[in-house]
Amino acid sequence: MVKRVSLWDAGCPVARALDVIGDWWSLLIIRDAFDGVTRFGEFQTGLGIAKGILATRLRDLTVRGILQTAPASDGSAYKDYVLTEKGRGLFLVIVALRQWGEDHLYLPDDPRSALLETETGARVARLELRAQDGRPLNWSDTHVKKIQPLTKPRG
Amino acid sequence: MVKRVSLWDAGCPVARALDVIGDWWSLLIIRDAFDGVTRFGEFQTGLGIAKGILATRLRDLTVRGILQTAPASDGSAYKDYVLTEKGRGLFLVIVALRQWGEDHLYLPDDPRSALLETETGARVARLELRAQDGRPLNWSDTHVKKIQPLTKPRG
DNA sequence: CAATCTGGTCCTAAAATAGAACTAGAAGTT
DNA sequence: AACTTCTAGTTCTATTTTAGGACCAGATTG
Repeated sequence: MVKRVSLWDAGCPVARALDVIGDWWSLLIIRDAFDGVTRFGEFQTGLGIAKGILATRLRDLTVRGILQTAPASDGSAYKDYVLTEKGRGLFLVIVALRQWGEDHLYLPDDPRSALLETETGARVARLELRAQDGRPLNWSDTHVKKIQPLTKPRG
Repeated sequence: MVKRVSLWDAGCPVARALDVIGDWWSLLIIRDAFDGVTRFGEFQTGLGIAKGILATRLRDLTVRGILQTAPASDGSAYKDYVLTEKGRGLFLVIVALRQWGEDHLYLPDDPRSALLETETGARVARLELRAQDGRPLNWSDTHVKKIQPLTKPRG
């Protein structure tokens, strides 16, 4: 038996992204981090995750540059886990998942959380796929293609 | 030991979405479906996934309304797995993962695939978070809040 | 300075995964 | 029609991952 399959070597950014954050818990930890959770115990009780798994996930996400540790903001000797710039880059992934979930997984009256603009309290707009010039696009207007590097490997 | 944790009951659309498509393989199967893959064997060889797991995933995704089966388009007696409307709704999740992967997981010269607009051959624009009136927003301009249903439970 | 809290590690049992072997029906070949 | 190959699975076993609890060291609180 070999190890769990790795997708890193695929030339597809989707596969490589999932190789990093595509497991059962990572995106939930990241979601909580966006919501201001920073401490081991907060993640643990908030998610209901086993401590051993959480410890492994936090370590992996830190090694992979998505989280970093910092001295606890409350002045104690413990540490905070906070998102790096790279980790914050995942915000639109979370938003896209949220919008899909809202659209397809709830009945109209089911209570649920929403993503609000803090300044006005209004919900944020839906994400949209657009061309470079701003024209709206549908998935059927697109296709995936292997591209060559922009610069040559050698002189 | 109880079963694997379910996130369905959380009032968070992100958690509920991940409960449906948050495992190791589902989003890759969906990505391939967006790229035109329809047949069991295509998914299997393309992803390098074990057949048993693929069979389970395809069944689950079908039961959950993300894929549906249809008579094979090549006229054979086999069947195609195609995305439903609900499944196609996941396109922006895939795009968001792709853009994050492109930004953070590749060196400039690493070859990789890209998402192109078919009509012009240009790359699609980056996804952006915006307010309802079109103002660009940053993640730090937002917060998550539990909302009440728009309609009352009973007259 | 004793009790408790925090953030872990370690252990075991159950569940999921990987991979190979096997199979039934469809398709193609002669 | 008979034989072979292809497709789409199912089933089996070994390995890995997960869930949950026991345990533990250092920090904090009373």
